[in-house]
Amino acid sequence: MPELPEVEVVRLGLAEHVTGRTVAAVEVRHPRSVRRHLAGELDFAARLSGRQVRAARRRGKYLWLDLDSDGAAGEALLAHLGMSGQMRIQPPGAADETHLRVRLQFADGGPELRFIDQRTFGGLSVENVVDGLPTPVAHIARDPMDPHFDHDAVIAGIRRRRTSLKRALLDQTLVSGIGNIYADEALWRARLHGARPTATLTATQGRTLLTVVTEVITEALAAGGTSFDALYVNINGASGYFDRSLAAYGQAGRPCPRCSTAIQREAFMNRSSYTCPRCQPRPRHPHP
DNA sequence: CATTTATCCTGTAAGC
DNA sequence: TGCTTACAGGATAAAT
Repeated sequence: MPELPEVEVVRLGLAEHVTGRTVAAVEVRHPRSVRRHLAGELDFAARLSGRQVRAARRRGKYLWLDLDSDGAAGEALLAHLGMSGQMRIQPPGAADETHLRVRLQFADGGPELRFIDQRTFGGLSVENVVDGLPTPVAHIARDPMDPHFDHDAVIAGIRRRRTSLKRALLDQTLVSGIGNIYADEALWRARLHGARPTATLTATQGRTLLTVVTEVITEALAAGGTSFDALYVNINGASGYFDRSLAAYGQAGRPCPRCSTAIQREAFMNRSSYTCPRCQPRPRHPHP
């Protein structure tokens, strides 16, 4: 569910509220939420206890808290929010949320960190950090907010693929941070159809596409992210308001903000794609 | 090798 | 009202 802007909103909140604090106690309330910590939940808790949080970092949709030692080597608490994961900062003693999965208490006795996740597709684990990245993040491409993001290399990578444009945008090993919402919004802004074969993308169209990807992500971040319901909230439980700025995603039947043609919904990989049939005509030879 | 699909979960909304 | 079905912001193992 959360894409780059939503995860970045969470990261900013964690940077403010947990940096410099020392973990005192860890409570795992659902084993599935730490299933990626292969050594098990007891080891997960033991590894966190007594550790100080040094920084909150992110690549794409992955989020992690550096523990103790600065620099490239060390360990981090890695989080992926999956479809419904939340991080919340709550006063100790506040009522447990229905889907509270993991609780971290701190040595200062201050507000605790809670991982809440209805569908449990997300999870936490303690990972080794190599060259500045937790091991499971090594294969994730840089995201458009990364200062070293290389537009031309990504365009070349997209054109090298033998697939459709939207599938390429969603491939986190090509460019990270983009999910179903921002893929549709970017394709709409670029007036491109997601079924377009990647190989036919011109260099100019590629540059336009990455430019609008960056724009939509930046605007969504400024709005605090996109929330349709209480499933995405920041660490204080507040919703973002970028949903009011969506031109295509979830707008089936509503007029395209550019040409007033009704936005169309179509099936895509067990979910949906939203396009303007006039601004984004289907390619003559769509990728299957 | 690259690419596509099926699946992990729970809750909500729509349709009958 | 109740029951059934479709769908939801993601990633990945397994299949093609």
